[in-house]
Amino acid sequence: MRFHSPSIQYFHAVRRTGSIRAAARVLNVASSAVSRQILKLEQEVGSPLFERNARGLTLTTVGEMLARHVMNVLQDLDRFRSDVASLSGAWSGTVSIACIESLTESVLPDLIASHRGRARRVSFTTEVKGSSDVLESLSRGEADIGIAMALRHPPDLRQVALKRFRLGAVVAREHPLARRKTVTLEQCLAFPVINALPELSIYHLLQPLIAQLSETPEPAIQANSIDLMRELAARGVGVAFQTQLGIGRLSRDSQLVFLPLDNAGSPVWSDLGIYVRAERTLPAYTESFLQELVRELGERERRENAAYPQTQ
Amino acid sequence: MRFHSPSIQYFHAVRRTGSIRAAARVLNVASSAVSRQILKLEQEVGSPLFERNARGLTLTTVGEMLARHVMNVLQDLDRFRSDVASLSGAWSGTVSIACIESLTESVLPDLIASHRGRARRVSFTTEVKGSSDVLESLSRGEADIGIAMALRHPPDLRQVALKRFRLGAVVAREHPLARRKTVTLEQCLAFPVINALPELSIYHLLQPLIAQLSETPEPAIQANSIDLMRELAARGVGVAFQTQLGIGRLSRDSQLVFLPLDNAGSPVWSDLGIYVRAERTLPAYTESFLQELVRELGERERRENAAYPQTQ
DNA sequence: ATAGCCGTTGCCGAAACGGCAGCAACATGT
DNA sequence: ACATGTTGCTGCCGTTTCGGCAACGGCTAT
Repeated sequence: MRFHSPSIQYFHAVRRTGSIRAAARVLNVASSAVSRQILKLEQEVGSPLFERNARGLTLTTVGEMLARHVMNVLQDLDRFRSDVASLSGAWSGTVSIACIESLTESVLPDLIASHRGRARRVSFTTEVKGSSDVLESLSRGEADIGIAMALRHPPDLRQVALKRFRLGAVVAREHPLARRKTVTLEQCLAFPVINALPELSIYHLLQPLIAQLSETPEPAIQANSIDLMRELAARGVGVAFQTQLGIGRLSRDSQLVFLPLDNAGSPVWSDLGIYVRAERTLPAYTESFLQELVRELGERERRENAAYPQTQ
Repeated sequence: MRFHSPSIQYFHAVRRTGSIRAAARVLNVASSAVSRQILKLEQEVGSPLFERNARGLTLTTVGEMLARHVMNVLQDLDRFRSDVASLSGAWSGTVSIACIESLTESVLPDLIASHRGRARRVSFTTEVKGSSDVLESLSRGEADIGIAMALRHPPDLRQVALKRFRLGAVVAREHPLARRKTVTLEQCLAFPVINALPELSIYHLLQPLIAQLSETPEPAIQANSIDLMRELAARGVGVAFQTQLGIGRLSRDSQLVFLPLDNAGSPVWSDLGIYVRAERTLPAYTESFLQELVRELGERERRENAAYPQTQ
């Protein structure tokens, strides 16, 4: 089932590894073979594809164009393979997901477990990273489905869905704020606060609002792990901020309380986007999981908005 | 610049020609070479790609899947080529258009002439056919852009735009109806009528409406050429029906009059769709022309609706 | 039956591919 | 400054693959 020129495969490997010898190791061939294929490719295109640095290869502009084409070819080949396989009833393949941390607590594990219950032959690879890294992984073809904060996305990605969740304060049930239904930022800042570091998107959501306030918040804890922040909040250390997506279980055990944030009377939204490479048709098994993901996030969005109704 | 396996190219040629020997003639190679590549391909996929009939080859289900993949690959290769070429300033390529007859009178020639005035190196191939044939040409990868009546389109096509134009009666300026502003179907059927044959979409637009009427229309002329129907109307032979798109010039010379059709108080719409293959990114020069086409049709739709305002 | 077209198959020369070993260029560590 | 490791590249050569030629059997139309 390998009916594409070695040049294509070799080029792809070199692009990923950034080195001819490394690519040769991955491909189980001699480095000279790889080198020659790249040279031949450059001759046929009529322009160098890589810049030869002392410590490896970097794509030129033309190289990036070819990389895009090769990625389209190989990803579509995957889809073709899965189409043929599904014809003989075998639904197998790997779904590769890149997502931000908010999903790891309940959404993703629930979905994957449920999906694997029905389709045993489909395996998963998930990688948790920052929003911009998620998008980059998708662009580089290292992931099939990406879930990230809905910022501006590059044109080679397609936003499959956009779901908004309320940002809220998370406190232990013994916290003085815990009895309220909603809180304002000012009310939270009267207490010790667990701040997100700039690598987390929560930081970029809250910072502008905090900057608008006259008060300077009292010294607080800063962290770059949503998990850690949640656990700190559960121990009564302070007030953390995140969407309700991440506190499903702890909230059930009644250790944590989620209080939707009110900013001048209107909610603070955290927009979650689901992304896919635009120039690509997904394999059937990936498309199937994607649909479930969109449906599930839509369901959570609906439930949450029903639980905390508001204007706007 | 041919860095894809010969298998791919050969398979594509065989699919298009429907025969190995014919493909070999097109490819300027021996038929044995083509035969062997196909056999190798089938062995690698693990399933026959063609059914060997006495008079040539037909795709199997798996073969159609591979054809889809190969088409994606080759079309994306075209795009890559044009991307590289545009990097060195040379904007050249061929835009292949399949469209229905309504466009040939003014829209398409105007657009192509104007576009070539600005981009000399871009050439055009246009093929006029029925709506369903237009869509099929697109699906088979024989055209880049398709313009057809907006019926249900297959899922492998993407509807880039949908423009609606009023269907109207076309009569010579000496015709008794020519002084009216609008006409009803009943009023038209009182005169000799130039009917469209079922191969034209106008037939399918008008037939249901005519069937609703109690009167049986008087014997009339039937034709399958919009051009012919228009010329007949200009000679006072009868009342023809079409959108205003097709009578730009004659209307300017004041030989023909366009009378928007009223059916029980509401207009009769003719929906025009612009289509491209969904699993494809167009080359820059094709995309550019597509944008102009959409803009121009939108402009005509707007102008027409301004000239003949109505409710709904 | 005959002629014509179809796809397939041996056979063989030509072209492409890959492995091995060695080269110069550069970075790193002592 | 020197040694070491890594990088990409290049002859050389055996292996694999590819393509052209001719021939074969199967089929259709005349």
